[in-house]
Amino acid sequence: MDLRRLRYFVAVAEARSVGKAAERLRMAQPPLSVQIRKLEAEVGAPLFRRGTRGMDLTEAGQALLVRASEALALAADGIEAARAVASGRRGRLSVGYMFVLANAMLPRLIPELRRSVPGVDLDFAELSASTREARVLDRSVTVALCMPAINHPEIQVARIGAQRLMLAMPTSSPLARLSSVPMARLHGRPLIALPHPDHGPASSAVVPLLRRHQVVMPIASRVETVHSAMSLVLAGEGFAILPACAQLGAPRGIVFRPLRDATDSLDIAVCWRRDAQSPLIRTFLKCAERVVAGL
Amino acid sequence: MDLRRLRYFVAVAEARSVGKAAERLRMAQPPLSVQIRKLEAEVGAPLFRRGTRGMDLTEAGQALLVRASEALALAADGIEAARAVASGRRGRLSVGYMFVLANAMLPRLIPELRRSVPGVDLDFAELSASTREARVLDRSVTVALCMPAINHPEIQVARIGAQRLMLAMPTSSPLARLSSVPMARLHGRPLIALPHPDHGPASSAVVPLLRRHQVVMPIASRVETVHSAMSLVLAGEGFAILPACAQLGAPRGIVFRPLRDATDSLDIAVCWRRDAQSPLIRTFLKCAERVVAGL
DNA sequence: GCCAACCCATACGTTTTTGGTATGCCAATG
DNA sequence: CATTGGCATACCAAAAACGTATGGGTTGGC
Repeated sequence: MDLRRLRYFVAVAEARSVGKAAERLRMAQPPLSVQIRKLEAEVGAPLFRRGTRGMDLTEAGQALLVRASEALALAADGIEAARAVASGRRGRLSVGYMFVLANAMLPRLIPELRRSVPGVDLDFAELSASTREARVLDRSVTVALCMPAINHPEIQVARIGAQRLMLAMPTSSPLARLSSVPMARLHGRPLIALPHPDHGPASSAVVPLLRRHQVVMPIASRVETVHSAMSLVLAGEGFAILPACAQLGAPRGIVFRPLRDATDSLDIAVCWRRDAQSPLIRTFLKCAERVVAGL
Repeated sequence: MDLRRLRYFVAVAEARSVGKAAERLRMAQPPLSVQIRKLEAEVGAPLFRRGTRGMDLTEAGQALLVRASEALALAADGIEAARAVASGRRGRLSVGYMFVLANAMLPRLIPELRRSVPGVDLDFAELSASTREARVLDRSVTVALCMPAINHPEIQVARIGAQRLMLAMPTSSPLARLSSVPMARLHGRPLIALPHPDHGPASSAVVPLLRRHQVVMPIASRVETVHSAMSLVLAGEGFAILPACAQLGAPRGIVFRPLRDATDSLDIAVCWRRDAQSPLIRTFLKCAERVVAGL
């Protein structure tokens, strides 16, 4: 059973005439007549009553007509839907994000996305440092907002901004009275350390920073997430060196201060599978860049 | 866009491999590969990700898959529905009946039909003597249960039975005491006359019957329907000569008696358009015959 | 009552499309 | 490094569809 036959059939049924339908289909009348008869042979029953003034559907023809029209529309819709998905006008976008970026970015990113790609189903998921790479690779998220970027040959990275590192401490700390904290004042103070997912147990940016300034901070605790770090800071367990945007998720009782004479920063990056390159991802990237630009 | 392409596409998507799908479709792998690429060209975007271990749908491919499967199913269902209608397993049957037959036949005919053609939408309409022919011709009823048959070149008739003519009179009439009424006793009594739809104003069977027995009955009233006739009989306006089955619709106060030495009867017939010949009508005919046989 | 017009069906040659076979290319695997 | 598994390409043969020419039946006008 061929879709063209059904298309012809619908045309003839609507025109109630082979000749008229042939004209509308821009083809000759005889081949159309032949196709209709082939369809009837396939069904095994007449679909039209041939009158002297054209053709008229039989009951069997009417039964076929409704379904054939629907099938035609569905097939056309399928092609169109595939195009829309390929072009990024429709589809599904699963956005992974790391907690540090959530408070700074999501409130502006989500409306921006809904505006930019209104036909797309959006879905958001927090990523942990340890699983984010796997979530991108197995496509359970389409794109990931990361800090810092994922480093993997199959994953493509676009750096869309950076956040200065700041010192996080309890409001009660004596250092909190300074508007910015000299690196030297950190020497000897306890550090709440975050692992870096790629390069071992300590944050990739913090370790070189301390080394460069010849500051030694004993590691008071190792934690997995930024909010664990902030909890421990609030509890007075030590100091954390965190990207500026973490302030927005910080509980009362914690203050952030810039580090004097240290401009080190962590990259904000969008990461996705290299083979999933698509217009939708490009659009997402644009949105994320706009949001970061407004921070 | 061709339905075969969509079928191929679905097969490849389900098999997640061109080779496997080709096997299932009993064709060689290369032409299938070509068809898939043609479909992708038509859509304007890749539908599969080619990996080293087979093919995998892209998001656009997934969007197409759901609709393509549905379209396929609908097309197949359409063909099947047309066959079902043509074979009489499904469809619509509009049954017209004349009032005289309603009480005798419908209570047994309707369940019989529902059992015989469970997939068919049944619909019943009472026919008047004056419009029944037009209702068959314009297809507003598919078949008509008539008494007597319609006489028209475009209408086919199947006689399925007959009903003896009987005398209908008020219970109070002196003739009601007889178990059967000799024709001669009718002479001079008032007649409630029914028109015959084809042959003028008087019932085609009653006029010859009276003439043959040389009985003259003055016409007290002319009525259009059997129940009008019975109303007038009940009112004492006169006698009616009606088919036996009319008894079942008769109100209290009317009795029917056979006519002694007169076996005249009226035909029960099924009538339908000659060009609407169908298995469904044949099935209907069988049912109607069975019902009449059990009267 | 015959002829013209209309419409669908059939026949046949041409073109387009599709399927098969042979083969190439690439990546993963042992 | 060779082998295997899987998709893509090339080329040829077969099938299907389209167009032109034509037949046949019915309607409607003169």
